[in-house]
This record gives sequence, C-alpha cells and structure tokens, in this order.
Amino acid sequence: MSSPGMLTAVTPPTAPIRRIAHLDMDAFYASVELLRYPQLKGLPVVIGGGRRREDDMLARLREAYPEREWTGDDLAHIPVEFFPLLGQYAGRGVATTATYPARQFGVGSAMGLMKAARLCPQAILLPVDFDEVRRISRLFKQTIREIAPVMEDRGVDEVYIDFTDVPGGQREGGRVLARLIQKSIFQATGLTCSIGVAPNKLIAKMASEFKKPNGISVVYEQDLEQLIWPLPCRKINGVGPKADAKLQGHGIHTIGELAQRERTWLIQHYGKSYGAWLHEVAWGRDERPVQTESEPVSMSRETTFDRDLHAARDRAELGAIFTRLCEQVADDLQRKGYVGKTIGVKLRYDNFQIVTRDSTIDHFTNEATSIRRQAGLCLKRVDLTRRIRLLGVRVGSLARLGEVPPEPERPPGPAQLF
DNA sequence: TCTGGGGTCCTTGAGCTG
DNA sequence: TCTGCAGCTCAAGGACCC
Repeated sequence: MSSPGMLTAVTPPTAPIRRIAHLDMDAFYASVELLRYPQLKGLPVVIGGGRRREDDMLARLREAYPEREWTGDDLAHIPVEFFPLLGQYAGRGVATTATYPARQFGVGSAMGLMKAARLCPQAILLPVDFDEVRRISRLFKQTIREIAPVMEDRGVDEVYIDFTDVPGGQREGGRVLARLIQKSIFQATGLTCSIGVAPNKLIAKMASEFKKPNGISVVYEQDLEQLIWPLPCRKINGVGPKADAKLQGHGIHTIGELAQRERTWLIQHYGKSYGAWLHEVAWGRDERPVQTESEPVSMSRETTFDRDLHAARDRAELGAIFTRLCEQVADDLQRKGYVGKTIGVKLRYDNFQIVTRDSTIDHFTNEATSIRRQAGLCLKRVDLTRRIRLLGVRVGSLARLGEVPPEPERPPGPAQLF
C-alpha cells in the first residue's frame, strides 16, 4: 500500500525459476490390465512370462471348454474363473509387475515366475499385452505434450517435463500445473500418476516417489537438507546395488552422509567421473536439460532358451535361433529407418557369465545376411564349449538411412568365402 | 525350480600413430 | 633407429535403468 507522495517500489519482472517435473505412471502394467479386465480388481494378479497372444489365449479356452463357442470378442469380458487358463507358471520368465493383492504374498517385479508361483500359487498369471501398454503410453504422453510441450520420454511409463516456461508452471512451485496434468491424464486414460516437481531432473525423480499413488510433491532448492539428505543413497538414480554396497562399506548410508565427504575423497575412491558425479548429486546439483528428442545408439535382440544349448550338440537349433535374431534386428533397423556398422553378439553361459564380442565393418548395413555373416565371425571368437543360456545380436554405431556418411573407396578384395 | 529383454553410459586396456 | 609419451579409437565388460 502507498500513500500520495511516497515512492512506490517497483518490482522488476523476475526470470522464471527452473521447475522440472518427473512423472511416473502408478503400477502401469497392472493398471493397464485392470482397465481392460476390471473383473480382476482386488485379486492377486502377476503380469509377466512373455508376450500376450490372443490366438494362443483363444486356443487354450477352446481346448478347455470345447462345448462353448469362443470368439475374439469373448476375450474382452472373460469370467474370472477362466483366467488361470490364459497363462501358466512355467519356463524362465520373470514377473513384470504384480497387483497389490499379489504383492502382499511377497511377489514383486523382476522375480522369477517359479518363485512367484511358490509364494502365491492362487495368483492369476497374465502375459504382457505390449500393444495395449504402448497404446496407453502414447496416449498419456500426447496428453502431456498438449499441455507442456518440452517433454523427455524416459520409457514406457515415465517422463520428465520442463515446467519453467509453461503458463502456470511457476504457480505454487509447479503444483497447479502438475494437478492439471494428473487430471487430464486420468480423463484420457483412466489411470493415475505421481509427479515430483523440483529444480532439476535428479530431485524431481526422487520427489515423484514421495507420494504414491496419485501424489504430487513439490521440492525447492532449500529443502535439500530436510527432504533429500535423510534418504538412502540407493534412492539416487544412478546408484545401483554395487555402488550402494561400496558406499555402505565406507559407512555412507544416506545422501546427507555422502554430501559430507570431500569431493577429492570421493574421486579417489570412486573414480574421476563417478566420484565427482556422486559429490554433485549429493548436493542436489544437476544441470541436465529436458531432452525432447534422442537418437538410438544401438538396436539388439536377445533370447533366453527354454533349456541351455550346446554349440555342437544343438547346432541346428542354435543356428536357427541365431538367424532369427539377425532377421529380427535387421527388421527393426529397416522399420525404424536405421543402418549400423558395429555388429556384435552376446552370450550368457549356464553359469550366468556374460561375454560379448563385436566388430566394426567399413560400411553401414541393415541387411540380415550381412549382419548374420559378421555376427557369425564374432561368435567364432568366444568359448563355445560351455552350454549357452542366452544369445543376443546387436547392431551399433547407427546412422539414419539416407544420412549415411559416404563410404571410403575400397580396393577389390578376395571373394567372401561364407 | 532363482535370476527377461532392450537399452545407455562409463571404465579399462590394447594397439596405433605422430 | 629407438624410446617415451600423449592422444586417439576400438573392444570388452560392468553397472545401471525401465
């Protein structure tokens, strides 16, 4: 308030404060299933064990109940008692996720299916419906982009969003915009999400876990000591089980304890890059921008066999799988419009040891035969006397088809022998 | 009857070159 | 010509993420 004759202080327009949001869909895979099959609500359901194939589901139902006419439409409203027919606890798969009633029995993501079956044998197992998951994923991301266009895709169920310059993005530290996005996603998909808004991606990611499900957490720079430092180091995105164990070995359990260590000490014990990074994140510093576009670095296909295979004794089977993997990678590259020149293989032996071999050729390719030939040469460089559990084929050093750098002139060489 | 699949990034060591 | 060094690329493996 000012009286006549008094000078009025004019507040200069202030620059917007950096506000970054991390959005995480709540129990995404399970929620997509419950949207499709509301009759499963409240029941223990384990999602995983491979891809959903409707023809396979129909075949199982027809076999079990031949007296009934089964059509594709029936799959939309299957009675609960038929669900156990659609999946089966077998093989070497893992659970992608589990509904809360199943989690009460100790079943969780990344758990082997056989163990899940032991813990909760009455749970319904549903193979993943990737097409439906991808459809809902596209839908919620499109909804976000219409409100806040600077969005970074971080996988099927999570994104970063730059709120800084979005109208309303500064109100209540971003809470108002977060609320609008939550509401819009629910209207578009029927699903809930949790959002953390903070000065950067690092803290936003941690903040989105504070209130789940359907929560919003707003963190300011000055909250670091009170909200972030008491958290265990494992909560930092980039500190996995190995780094956490090493930190624990040094008596560092919380982010606050990490922050108290000297930068030089961290570099000495954790390396120049990782040590310096640990120091930065402990102090809540992260300048990474929200990236709206990114190019893939590599594409690969891999598969775990139903049983461990031996290169000599199972040569035909292994050869067929190898060829199929090369064809799949080539198909992925062609479909997405890429070529690559680093071709490699990955093997996991029966003892879970992983080996990789790759080599860079002098031209770009996305042809299955060419990939097969080069990957075959890589395969000759590994120990094939051990039984193999997993085989993978990878193509890296990618370039967009049509934007390939010109090939160097090559003298004519000897004819390819195989 | 533990432990998937598809990615990225970093470190380390070998080999090459000026 | 030999040696040491720095800088670079490539290959392999490890850690991590969703």
